[in-house]
Amino acid sequence: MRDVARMAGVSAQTVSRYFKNPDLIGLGNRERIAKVVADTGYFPNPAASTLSANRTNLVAVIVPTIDHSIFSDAVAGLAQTLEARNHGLMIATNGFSLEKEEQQVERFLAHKVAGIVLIGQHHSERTTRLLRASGTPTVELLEIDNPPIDIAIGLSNLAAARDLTSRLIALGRRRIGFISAPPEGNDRVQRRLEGYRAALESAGLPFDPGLVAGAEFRIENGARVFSQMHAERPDIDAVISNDILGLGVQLQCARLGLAVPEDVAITGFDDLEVSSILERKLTTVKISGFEMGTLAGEMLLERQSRDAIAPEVVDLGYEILWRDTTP
Amino acid sequence: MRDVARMAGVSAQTVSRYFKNPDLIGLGNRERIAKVVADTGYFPNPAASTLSANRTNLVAVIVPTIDHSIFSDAVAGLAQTLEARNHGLMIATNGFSLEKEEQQVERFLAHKVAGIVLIGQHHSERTTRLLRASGTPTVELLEIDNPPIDIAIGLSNLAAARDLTSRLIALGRRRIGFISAPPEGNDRVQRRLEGYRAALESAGLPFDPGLVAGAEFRIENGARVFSQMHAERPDIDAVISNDILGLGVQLQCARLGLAVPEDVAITGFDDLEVSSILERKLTTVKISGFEMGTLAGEMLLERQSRDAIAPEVVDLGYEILWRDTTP
DNA sequence: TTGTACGCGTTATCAG
DNA sequence: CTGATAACGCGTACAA
Repeated sequence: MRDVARMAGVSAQTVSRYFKNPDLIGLGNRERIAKVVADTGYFPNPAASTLSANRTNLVAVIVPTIDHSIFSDAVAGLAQTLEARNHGLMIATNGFSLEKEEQQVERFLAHKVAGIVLIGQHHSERTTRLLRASGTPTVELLEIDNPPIDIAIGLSNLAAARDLTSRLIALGRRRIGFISAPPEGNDRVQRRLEGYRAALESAGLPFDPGLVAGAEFRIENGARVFSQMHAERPDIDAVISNDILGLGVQLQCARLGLAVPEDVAITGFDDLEVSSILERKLTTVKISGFEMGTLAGEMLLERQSRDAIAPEVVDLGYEILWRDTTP
Repeated sequence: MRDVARMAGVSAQTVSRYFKNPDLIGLGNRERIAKVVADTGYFPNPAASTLSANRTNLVAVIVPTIDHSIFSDAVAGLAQTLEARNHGLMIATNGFSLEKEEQQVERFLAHKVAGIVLIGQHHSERTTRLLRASGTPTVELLEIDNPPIDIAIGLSNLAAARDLTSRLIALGRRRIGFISAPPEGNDRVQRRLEGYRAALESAGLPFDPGLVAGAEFRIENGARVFSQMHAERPDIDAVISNDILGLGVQLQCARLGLAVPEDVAITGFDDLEVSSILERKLTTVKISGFEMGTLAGEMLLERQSRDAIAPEVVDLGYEILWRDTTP
């Protein structure tokens, strides 16, 4: 930078201003600097800038894994927004471990990131404390039922699942299964399970643990788990699931000769494109990871620093798409 | 760091060594420093470290988009490997634009990243030059036919497509369509198209542009594009595609009353789980983004600096899974 | 095994 | 609108 300054006949400080706030310097100097920069290919050193200014234009996102499309959609929305605003994105995966999440948050805070995006609202106590103390703008994505660390964007998974379950009950279903991702380290699933139980209770129906199962996000797992569940609870007449596992349930029903939705109703979650590939399209709860990610980016950058700013919650809601796997 | 040093009764340099190379300092000091670090929650400032040492433990990856599972798989493999080795990951998306890629490479080089992963081997001349000049370890993923900038990991898309096309010809198909992602900014598709043409030529079959089409990665696009193609070329008897578009083709065949594979054979690419969801499972070319990403991370970190190290090419190959949509 | 001196490339601050 | 000066927090090189 010093060299560029010398060549342009100005001080280093003016070159610095040229990059940070070009409008603040005289037109003549601006053009002179622009020429030298173009000639030399000079680019400011971000590390020096960070060290001196104590901030970066990097945002961090921590997801359980990026091979679930709901997460990669969110990251895609985030990346797009940040790039448009000249910010970079760092990413880390924690495999649903709160402990790893804590370490990653610590690392990112050390990097002086401009913002952090987490999935869900279940974090270690220390994670929450570090984030609060740092004042770093923070978004919790995909669940909003708890008081946020800073900003929460998403939906009430509890409300969505309760709503869905109640409607299945209203449609006459009495033995409703719940097949989802494993609830460990996944508060979205835990909230949905609570909503499911709440709806059963409201209707005076018993909660049967034999009708609840968790499995990794693969179509075949949905088939396998349902197969087992159906063997032990042949009277099962509905399954609440997600789009991937739900597809497996649907395939398994076909293999078992069960009519969908007459014998077994099935509902998914996410509204992935594959949920409408089979002849009978899956009824599902539609949410948009991309939209959440986009909004997260916007709110993060808008919130320069959190001093004395009140927490915010954005409920993006959900929509139940009634299609062919429910009566 | 100075404070920690004072509290532990050592010099700052010893604290620095404690973090970089703990084995180099005495056991007594090590324990004393560990205690102070635990008490204070001290964490070294990465910006200062980068500024001083002129390197980081950050790797950058630039993908066209992360909502294709082949890319998110690769990123997942990369992230996992890097995390295990205590490195961070920065990510950027370029939407198949070489110009954006160039800017992103420039930004990442300024950040002194320890390595860069790009998709494909088609880059702007300046991108290549910057990368070569910087000496930053670089991986080009998913295509290996060209001389690499540094390291190339993946497969020969040309060979895979030529192989596949030849076999369809051997199976008696003569009017073979090619439906893929748009070739603009996508050298993998361009190479596959070349392989397809080469196979036709070898067999003495004419190349018909009316049998070639590109569309975005959505199931319904596959259906739409095939529908059009079939209307204009009713004698089409096979389609080479990818798993997502291929599923659409398959669905559209059902709607049009065409028998698969008797009337129309279909092949995909990628081996996604959804490709085997329909009654007739898609014949497909299996490749593993996750494996490529993992290997990229390993090779990148192994290659400390590129001074005078020869370029490397790793051919991970491909496997054709002959299933139900080919005779 | 440990310590000292110096510089890495910027920005904040204040003066002009 | 512009410039001088002093940090920012660490690692390198060398010495002990």
